[in-house]
Parts: sequence; structure tokens; C-alpha cells
Amino acid sequence: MTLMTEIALKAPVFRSVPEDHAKDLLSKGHMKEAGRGASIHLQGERAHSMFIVLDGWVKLYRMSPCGTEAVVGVLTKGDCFGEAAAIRGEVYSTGAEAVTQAHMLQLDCHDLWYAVENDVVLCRSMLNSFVKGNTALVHQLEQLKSHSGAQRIADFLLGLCKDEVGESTVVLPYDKVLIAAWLGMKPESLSRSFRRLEGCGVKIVKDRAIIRSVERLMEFADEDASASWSAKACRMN
Amino acid sequence: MTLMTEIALKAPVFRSVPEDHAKDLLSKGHMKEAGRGASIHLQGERAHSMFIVLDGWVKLYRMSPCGTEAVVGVLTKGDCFGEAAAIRGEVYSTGAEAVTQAHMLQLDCHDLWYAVENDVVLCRSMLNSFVKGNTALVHQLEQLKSHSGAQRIADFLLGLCKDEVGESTVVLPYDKVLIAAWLGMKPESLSRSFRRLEGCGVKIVKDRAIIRSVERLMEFADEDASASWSAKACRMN
DNA sequence: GAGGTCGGTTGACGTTAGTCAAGTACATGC
DNA sequence: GCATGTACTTGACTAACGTCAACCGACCTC
Repeated sequence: MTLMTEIALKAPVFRSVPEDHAKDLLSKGHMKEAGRGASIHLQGERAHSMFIVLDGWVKLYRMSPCGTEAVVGVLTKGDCFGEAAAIRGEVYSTGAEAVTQAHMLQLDCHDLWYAVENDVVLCRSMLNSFVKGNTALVHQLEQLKSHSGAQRIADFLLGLCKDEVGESTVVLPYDKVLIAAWLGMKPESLSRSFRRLEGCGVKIVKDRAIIRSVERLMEFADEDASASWSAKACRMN
Repeated sequence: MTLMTEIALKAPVFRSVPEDHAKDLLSKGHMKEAGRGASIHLQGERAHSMFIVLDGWVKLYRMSPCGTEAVVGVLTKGDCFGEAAAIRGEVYSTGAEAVTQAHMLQLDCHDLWYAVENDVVLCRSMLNSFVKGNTALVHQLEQLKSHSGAQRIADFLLGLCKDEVGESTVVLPYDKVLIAAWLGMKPESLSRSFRRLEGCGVKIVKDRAIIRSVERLMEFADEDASASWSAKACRMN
């Protein structure tokens, strides 16, 4: 067994699949490499494969007819993409592009079909994986609909320092242009919102975020969006 | 076979399932009725059932710790909810509430588990259904990230007049407060955005939208968000 | 080392959307 | 009848965010 199937085996998509089932499928896959900025598949292209990211970062985006790009996913090791389209033999509903040098395991959709049709366990496991993806998307929607830019950044940072408490320093995993796009804002707004977070004890130094108090940041991320001014007023007293 | 299983059989979740497979499962379900404003299940509650809407309208929402509500789904006849949580035996990640008098077919999660574990075809069909749900969520994300409020309304209206061309009158399916929440804005903003759409030949009269030209509206919905002023400037010449 | 690009920040300014408050229309209940 | 409540609209004001432009520093190529 190669190193790449080793990594792919641990991917969440196969979480509830016995190892030997998954191995059969993965052994049919092949390695794909993409340099920074390289397109992996286009939006609207007929789906031929699904992919499992082995290392590096990949972004999923939607291109509007007018040419604006909306980033709808930023993936890394263990994440899976293209399955939705591949499994139904449709066109990819998003484009995929490597944002750093990246390696992927590429699985032909025919192999995927065969496996899903003949293996309930695998099918269930993929179902689970979709449920998770769904939940993540709903979380995104909630963030966009009821939180300010600064709050979305706070949520993003909190996601990076999983379960930590008190003081914490996290490394921004990719560049700020992409972070901005992922959070649904412009780089300029991101920059300014970072500034606003300084009021919550967050300092950005190069590609690191130094968080004085995780608890305080959580409080800010969840507080009523229109409460920021009153919190400010409060602090003045 | 009752009328309710008749309707439920046609639900997209069972689209690719032979009728007799689905009937077995559906026969175990029971009817649930909910009055306007009634809660169907709470966010965070342990999942016990999945639901298929038979008639009426149901909204799915996420409640933030601070109390703001984000509507993440508005469902009607044939739509399915609670499956994600029910299938994994988790807690509901959203709340569900009837926005009009509504009837649902309620399926116990144990019956669902049994069916999914033992029926690849059903499992695949649910997989397909999740893929669709995923695509819809991605579409929502794209709208929120790269389109203005007025454009999202345009997209919403276009969804109501499926495939029509030229002039079209559509009925707003639920009240404007909910439309606003669904599109991620406040009722006041919705009201004003409707006004802006008058410039695109859309007139709102009570609960009806009269669209002079579907094509023109599509153009507006897709155009670069920052192009609205130049379009305006253009019209002035 | 000169020139170029790219990522990032900052300032000035305009647009969009949220807030607060008032007011209308249309239900429902007493 | 009148009161109450809810859906919706409008106006005035404010906050949030996008746009445009200038600018800096890092890194590249020639």
C-alpha cells in the first residue's frame, strides 16, 4: 500500500468503512499533483472523478455569469471534493483550484459508481460525509446571515484554535486574500476588521494571530451584531 | 395506501427508489399536523424522526446564542427535513417551525436506520437527495457572497416563475417577513429593494409580483453588483 | 540594481443595508 | 363599536462594507 492510499484511508469519507473495503476502491485511484493556481476542474465541466486532498490547499468557487468569484470551500488534507457531481454523473457545480502546491488522490467516477452500488457500508459512509458537509454549509449560511464581518473572522480564528482556552496563537493557514473571499468580504474589509478585533485582544502579526483570550473572542463572535456599539459604550463607563 | 403515502412517494428523496421499497418504509410513518407558528422540532434536540412535508410551509432556522434567528431553509410539499440528524442519531442542527398550517409524514429514525442499512437503493437515493441539498446550499452561499439584496430577490422571483419567458406574474408563496429572513435581510430592506426592482420592470402588488420581462430580470440578477450605478447612468443617456 | 508584480494596508468616498421611529392597512378579539 | 396586534411601508439616520487610489515591502526577473 502506498503512502497516498494510507492518507486517503483516514479521510472522513471513509470513516465508517472497514479498511479493506476502502482499500479496494482506493487502489484504483491515482495520484494527481497541482501547482499553485492550477485548475483542477472547471465549473460546468462533465464530472469524471472525485478527489481526496492529500496535502496542500484547494479552493472551491462559483463563478457568476458576470465574472465574480465566490469561494464556497477551502479544503486540505483528508477533505474530499467532486464526489457530489461524480456520484450522479453530472457536471461539477463548482470550480476547483489549487491555492498552494497540492497532491490529490483521484478516483474515476466509474469506480466510484461501482463501489457505491455494491457496497452499502461505503454508501452509508458517504451519506454521513454529506451530512457533515451539509452542516458545515448551514453554519456558513448562518454566519453570513446573522454575523458581521468581524464576527465571522472571530469564528474563523476560533475554528483554528480548536478547544484551546485562555491565550492562543494560531497560524493563518493561507493568504488573506483567500481568507477574505472565504468569509465573503474584500481584502480591504478583512484588513479593517482585523483592526477592530484588536479591541477584543486579537493581534495580527504577519501570518499569525495572537489571541489574548479565547473566551473573550467567543463572546464577541456570538454577541448580537448590533451590540458592538453598546459594548463599546459599556467599556467607556 | 393512504393519500399521505401517495404524496410522500413522489418526494425527491425517493425519486430513484422503486415504489415498493419506499412503500414499506412509508407505511411505518405517521401523520403529523402543525398549526401556524408551531414548533416541529428544536435546534439541539435529540433527533427522533425525519419528516416529509405533505402540504403547507415549514421553515428551518438556526438560533445564535445571542438570540438572532437565521432562516436556512423554507420547505413545502415533497421536501424532506431532519434526515441529516435522524440518519446519524445526532441532535437536530436546526430548528423547524410551521409557518402555515402544515401536514407532514413523520418517520421514526429507527425505521429509517433499518431501511438505509438494508437497502442500497434507498441509501443511494438519499445520497442523491443530499447532493441536491448541498447544491442548493452552495447556491445560497454564492448569492449571499456575491450579490446584493435586490439581486437575491430577483433570483428568488426567477425561481418562482420556472422557465417562463416574457411577462409573468407570480404569487409570493409566504409573507414578506419570511422572504426577508430567507434572503438574509430585514423586512425594511426587502421593502426598499422591491422598490429598486421597479426599475427592472417588477411591480409588487399585495402578494403578487408582476414581472414585465423575465429576461431583463435575469440580466439584473446576474450582473456585476457594482454595475448597478453604471446601468443607471446608462439609462440616463 | 532597476523595474515589475503581488500581497497587504490605509485613506477618502459612495453605496448598501440595519436601526429606530412613525404611520397605514387589515386583521382579530372584547 | 373600539382596542389590539401584526404585516408592511416610509423617512431619517447610522454603521458596515465596497470601491478607487495611493502606498509599502517582499520577492521576482532581467
